[in-house]
Amino acid sequence: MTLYIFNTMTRAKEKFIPMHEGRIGMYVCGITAYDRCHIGHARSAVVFDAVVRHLRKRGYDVKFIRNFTDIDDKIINRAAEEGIGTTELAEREIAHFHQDMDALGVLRADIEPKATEHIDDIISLIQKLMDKGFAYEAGGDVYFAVRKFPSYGKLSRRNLEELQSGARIKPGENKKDPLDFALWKAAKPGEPQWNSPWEPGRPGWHIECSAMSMKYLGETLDIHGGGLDLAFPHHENERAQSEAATGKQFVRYWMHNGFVTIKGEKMSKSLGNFITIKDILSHFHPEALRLFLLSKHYRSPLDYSPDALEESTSALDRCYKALFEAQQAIQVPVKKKRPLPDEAINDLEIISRLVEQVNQAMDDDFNTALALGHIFNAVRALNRVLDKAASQSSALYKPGLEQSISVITGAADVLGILGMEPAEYIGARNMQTLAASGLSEEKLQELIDTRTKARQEKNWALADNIRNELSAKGIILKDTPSGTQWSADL
RNA sequence: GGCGGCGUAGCCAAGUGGCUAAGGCGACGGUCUGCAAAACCGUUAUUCCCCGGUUCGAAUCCGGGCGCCGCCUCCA
Repeated sequence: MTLYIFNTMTRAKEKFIPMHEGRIGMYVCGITAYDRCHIGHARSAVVFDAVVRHLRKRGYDVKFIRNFTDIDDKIINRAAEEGIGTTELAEREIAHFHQDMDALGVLRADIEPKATEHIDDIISLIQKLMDKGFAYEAGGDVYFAVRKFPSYGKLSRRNLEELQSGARIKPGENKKDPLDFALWKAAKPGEPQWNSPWEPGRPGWHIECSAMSMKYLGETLDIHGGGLDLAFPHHENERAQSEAATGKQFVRYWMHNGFVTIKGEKMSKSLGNFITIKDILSHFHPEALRLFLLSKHYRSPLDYSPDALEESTSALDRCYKALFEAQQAIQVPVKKKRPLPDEAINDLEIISRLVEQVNQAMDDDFNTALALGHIFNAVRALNRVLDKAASQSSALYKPGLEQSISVITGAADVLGILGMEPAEYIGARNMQTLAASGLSEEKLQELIDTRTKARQEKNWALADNIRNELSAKGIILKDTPSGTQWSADL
């Protein structure tokens, strides 16, 4: 087993070798807690959730850290707009984040540090940079001297001259070189502040990630992840600070996920084209959103549209229906021990290979799209077995079906899908549809009974009429040997 | 302007030198059914934006076009 990870630093897929055998320290940049999360945040969270799940399945002991930035300009401004405290705002949005992520099945990080709870660690890291001559105080602020760190720009492939031409010193900044960035910002009147060896103030954005990641994971992290937009300047700056302070390699593997776009354009507040996780989950199942987010390779851009979510929903429905049918088939009492046909044996074998296929796909730089393809293939094979079992029932199907259900759900777990009881999933979708149709369960059953009677009398016109009316409300009738069943239009 | 990415079927998408170019959604035909639905089977890219080149062999490598997108400022 060899795991390959595309490393942004080298722009190549590299064999993954952690610093300490069997153990992985992983840090992913979390959110700045000032507003609801949108689907772009969901992508980053779900992608790295799948990464963690896979690494753990591969037997690694993963220590996973995801931080919260709970003090910065955006938080200060928003809190002022709302007339509340920065802590109150940050706590509220952190709670929203947890709501959204729990709904999405994103596992909690092992540690979720907040910047404001690590001021001491941040200050001592800044002090270290001062002592080593990489940082200087100016007008109460403390800045990192970019030109003192020779390999600055290596991660994002930028050279200082290019950066120099675009950079400028904004009014109110006291830095000596436009390239320098703030490690500590002196507080303006009325702003939240902490005491420091310099002026009372607050940490810059970049230093908090350096301080918190190294506090919990040591001076060298195995994996550091985040959205592609964080590569510059955030991660470039983190790297400069951390390596300047320790003299050691900060990160072994840098991972960056691509953006979510809408109609081909990056989602952003200024374009007003963002959509929140909460909004999406009010229309679509959380696992459908996960399936969508993992249907394309994590480094590519992913275009959001409601239609795309509908497609993911259809695919997810098909998987759950197959699992549900398999469970039902196991329940049906069969005494005959007729030998299984070769086709069924073949299909059961195809399914049994799924775990290894998914593992291999994930080993290759977390190819979730390929892993999904394998899962869909297994589901189709399961349906084939079910077809055979229906026409040539045999008690010998049971172990194979039980095994198949557990293989498929086990394999899908790395993607965080198919984790519900199939009956529960389908039941929830049915209830949702029933509620939307405006019919009560009793009324629906009445209509079905009327139709059954009409069918017995071969009154096809009436029967079809009832079916069509229900169909218009999203309720689909299915006539089976054991009676008529209804379900949502899955 | 600098740096980087992408262009594979109706739509989404995997595949980065060599078996019949995965898979999903959709569409069409078949099996099943009173007719349907679901499920299954089959069909849906002799070809991977275009033009050259390298190679015994290219969607995959190289050069040149065309088109789209991102970063260079806060941003997952």
